[in-house]
Amino acid sequence: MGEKMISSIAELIADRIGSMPAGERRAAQTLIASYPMIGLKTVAEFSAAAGVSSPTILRFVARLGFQNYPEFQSNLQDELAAQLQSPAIRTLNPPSPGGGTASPMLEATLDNMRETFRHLSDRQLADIAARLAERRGKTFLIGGRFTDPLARYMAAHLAIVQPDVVHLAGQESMWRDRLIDMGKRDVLVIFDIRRYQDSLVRFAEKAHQRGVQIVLFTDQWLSPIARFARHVIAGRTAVPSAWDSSAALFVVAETLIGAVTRQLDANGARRIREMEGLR
Amino acid sequence: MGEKMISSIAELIADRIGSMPAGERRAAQTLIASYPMIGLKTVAEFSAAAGVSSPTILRFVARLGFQNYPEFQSNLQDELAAQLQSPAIRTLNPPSPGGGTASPMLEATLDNMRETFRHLSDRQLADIAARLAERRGKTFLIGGRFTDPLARYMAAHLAIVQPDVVHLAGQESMWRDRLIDMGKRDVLVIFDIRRYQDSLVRFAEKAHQRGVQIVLFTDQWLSPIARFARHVIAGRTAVPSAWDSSAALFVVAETLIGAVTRQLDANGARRIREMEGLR
DNA sequence: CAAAATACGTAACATACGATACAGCGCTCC
DNA sequence: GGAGCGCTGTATCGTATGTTACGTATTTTG
Repeated sequence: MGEKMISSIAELIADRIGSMPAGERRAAQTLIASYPMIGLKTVAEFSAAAGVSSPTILRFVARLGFQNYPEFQSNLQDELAAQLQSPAIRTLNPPSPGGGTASPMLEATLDNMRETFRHLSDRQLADIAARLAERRGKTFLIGGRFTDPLARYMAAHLAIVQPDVVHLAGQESMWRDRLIDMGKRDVLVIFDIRRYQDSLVRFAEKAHQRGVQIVLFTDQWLSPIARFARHVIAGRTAVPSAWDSSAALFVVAETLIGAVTRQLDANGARRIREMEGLR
Repeated sequence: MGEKMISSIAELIADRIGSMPAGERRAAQTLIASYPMIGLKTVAEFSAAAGVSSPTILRFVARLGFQNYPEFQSNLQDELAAQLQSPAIRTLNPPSPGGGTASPMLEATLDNMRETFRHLSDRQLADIAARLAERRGKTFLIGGRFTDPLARYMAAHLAIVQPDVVHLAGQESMWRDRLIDMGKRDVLVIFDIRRYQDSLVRFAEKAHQRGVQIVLFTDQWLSPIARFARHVIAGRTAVPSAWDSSAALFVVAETLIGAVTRQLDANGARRIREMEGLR
């Protein structure tokens, strides 16, 4: 068939957004971002939200094929009404004619997360959070080639709610020397998924020998570092892509960040406020 | 407490419909019958549907406690928005077959991802992937305080499948000077969620002026950088935590990485194998 | 049953909303 | 580097929309 099935205005926009001038594209993006609410408001409000002028909004709806703004709004309303009638089938992004959500990548990722958390007890999470929250020693974080950003992400947050959080960055020679600062009161958070990096394994081993408590984020096949780790978080990484996915580990990291923050709330809240003041 | 809990206009109507005159009651019943759609239309249409006159409709909304008709409509819209935003009551997400996960954090994150992708068309993703894959110029990536790790993560992967991928790290003064290398053949991927960082906005503006194509990862309230962006990805960030979640954006990033890799497969595969050999 | 009070619709009004004409600007293509 | 085109915002206009005043109908009450 020559034409595509366009059943919603959102699809219509997605179809034509490529061939729109900058201003109208901003209008389109603004509408999609909070679809479809902004489209139900007046042209003035719409234009203000998108940061463009009123005529641009009107040209935008005209390009979509509507004679005037009210007609555009009517269609949006009809669409909404249809959705409300059948709460079951939310068809903004249609279930992809053929079954399954349009993005198998998304589905796989969601599954990974559910699986990851299924094998992860609340108890375990709480224990790790408690360990990270008790301020006896320092917290070091490090990751592998692709997972180091996760270590950074976690460090960026933890460093705000407590002192002595350090992300080990840069060359191997750089952080290897930091071992000398690490002792049995300290915690080392390591991210390592396959291909497990030798340098990280060696580093973990050394740290372990010094009595450092290791929290390991790895994949379901477990990095060799698991041998030395006090806590192991095994996330699912398989997705229909050339790469492995770190998304499940990312979510676990965020969950931990949240839990630690909550535990430190009494002291941490003041600390956060203090920091705000320093800007 | 003396007052009842009134959380929706529908309840408000049910509460007062007993003390309404005949005409206004017809208005109320008409609204309830197709709640809330007819209330979003004009007074004239509403009155026609209810078989009463316009002033009766206005007296009806006045009795509900609204100053004027637009105010009444705004409240209806807010109510709708709240309903649409929270797929919370989405009974279709099985409570994890085999034991309900008690983690509200996980549930919220999963919802965020579904919502994010609902507002993200395959087309848009494909467009962005194509832009990133076509090797006309360089690809720059940068992020804000908490999102910079996402930029790193993406850069780490893209740099493997294609040349000229650079992550802008370090001090503002460092990457500000890199502007001089950037031109209209280049792409700049920016991560910026609220509190949006002034430095990033300024940087984006300058880059935009130089004709750089900007791909923006932001939250649903859209960073001001959206003004300059060619492509905007609006991810949901709300979770029951002291922090916002970047997990949805992370998944989008991974999806894009996968898409770009697939597109470059012909050439990219050889490049990857070559790299393997270099170890 | 009469008289008053309330409810309702018709019609005129004012506002704010969408639409349009036009000029300035940047971009592309010679 | 210059000419042409397309995009965007400002200012203006017409009109649809919400609002109000007033007269008529309907119900309520003494």
